[in-house]
Amino acid sequence: MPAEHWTPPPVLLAVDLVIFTLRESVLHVLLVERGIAPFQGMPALPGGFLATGTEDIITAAHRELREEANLDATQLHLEQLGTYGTPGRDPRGRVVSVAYLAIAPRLPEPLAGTDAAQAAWTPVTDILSGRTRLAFDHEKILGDGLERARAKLEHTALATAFCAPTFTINDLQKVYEAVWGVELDPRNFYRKVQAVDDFIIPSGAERRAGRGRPARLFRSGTRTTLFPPLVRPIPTTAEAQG
Amino acid sequence: MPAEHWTPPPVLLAVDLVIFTLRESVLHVLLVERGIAPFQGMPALPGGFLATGTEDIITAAHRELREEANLDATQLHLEQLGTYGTPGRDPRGRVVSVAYLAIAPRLPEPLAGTDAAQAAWTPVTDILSGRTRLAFDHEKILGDGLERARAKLEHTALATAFCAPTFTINDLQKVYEAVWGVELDPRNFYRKVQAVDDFIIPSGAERRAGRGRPARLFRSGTRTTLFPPLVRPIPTTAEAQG
DNA sequence: TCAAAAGTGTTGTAACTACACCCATGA
DNA sequence: TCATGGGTGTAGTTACAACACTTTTGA
Repeated sequence: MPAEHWTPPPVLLAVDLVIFTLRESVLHVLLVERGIAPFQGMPALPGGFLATGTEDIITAAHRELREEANLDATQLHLEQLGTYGTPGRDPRGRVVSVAYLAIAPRLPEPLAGTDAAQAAWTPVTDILSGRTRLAFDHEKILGDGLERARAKLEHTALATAFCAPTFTINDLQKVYEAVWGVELDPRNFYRKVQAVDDFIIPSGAERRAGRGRPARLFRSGTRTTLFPPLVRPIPTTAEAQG
Repeated sequence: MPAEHWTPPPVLLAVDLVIFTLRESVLHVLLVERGIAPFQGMPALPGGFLATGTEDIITAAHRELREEANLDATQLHLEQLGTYGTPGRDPRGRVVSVAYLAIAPRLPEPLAGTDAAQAAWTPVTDILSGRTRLAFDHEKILGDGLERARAKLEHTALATAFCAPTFTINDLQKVYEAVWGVELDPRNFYRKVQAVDDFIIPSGAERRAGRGRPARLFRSGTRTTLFPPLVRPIPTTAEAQG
């Protein structure tokens, strides 16, 4: 181990954001097109370096979210996903990146930041299938974020955050199906979610959508952790959704 | 956002280690007594700065584990726990620490490193009860590590790593009870662990321990994720074990 | 023969899957 | 009246807690 007056090597600290939303019942992730080298022109997760030496890491995450997704992030569910610091992951030098996971209902169209030539919602399947490749190790980060989001749906009331203020049980089911990448039995789902105490509460109103019986509308309850949990089906073979 | 030739502020990157082991069926964590300021003389989690600008983070964690616990870490279960970077958490400057969780069977007595005046296994309850206070934000890190370890016992075959190469089902039960801080029904535990396919396999031998019927000895199977999981009892009130 | 620890059987319940079935609506 | 989606009933299954019970040993 180093002695007395040795000083440790400094690193550059960045944050990367995995921001999921649902559009037309399809899971999308926010990507930016890199405006500068390295990986110029390639899609990447939004993110950036700490702005000052005293900025908190999660504050930096919120700031990037605001800058790149045009979203006031203070009210948003944001959680640390992991830290990625393999030497050589960024050709500019030793960059260690703390990844955060953000999940939200239908978000506004993103706003391009200075480092982001262009920002867009991209279906997650595009990346999983290899059709879209990401800069740096961002495919790995996205994969970890997706797995975390899937697990969170099982044990938390997160799914309601994807929905409008009032929603039908079928709306909620579409959230689970989109994130998990599976099909669920609507009759069993109907009862399972209602069996969780204070997960969703009836608003009294109904929604008529063309033909078919009107669906009851619900709003989120106060419960945050689901008991019993909504266990996802065992991922048999390919887990790529759809 | 900063423009053109701005360079991001550097930070110092450290690793901290939450190393659990079991001694006499009591969960212990490895602590070092800080030999230098800040928090000189106070117990802390082992850890330290990156040695070089190109050292991988997990490599640094393994190195510190070897230096401070006198343990060849290459074979050890080690997983990233989280990153702690609140400004001001270290009075020396902007230090961001990546915490790792290590879990192992009965480990050798630790070896004091250069920065560690003294290293010792400490019962986790001593910290949870507030009897022992830790430097920096290490109590928070330890708490997160404990929660992670508890959750891992439910879904992975980690518990067998706490045991000797061959062990009885009661040995295994003591691991769960020590980490979870609860008492379990030995008859139900007996069958639950055996119901998991390839979790533990009989070695054929038995162990006689004073009075009572001899217990069959088992060794670890190849299974890493448990299905069905061994769900821990709902944490009712105080979660401090014992 | 008794205490102690290992191991087995059984009962009741919670949660679940699969699927048959009924209800309410718009075209 | 029929297709469509909302909602209910129910049978069979799995996992489990609780606890009575038998087995095998050392003292």
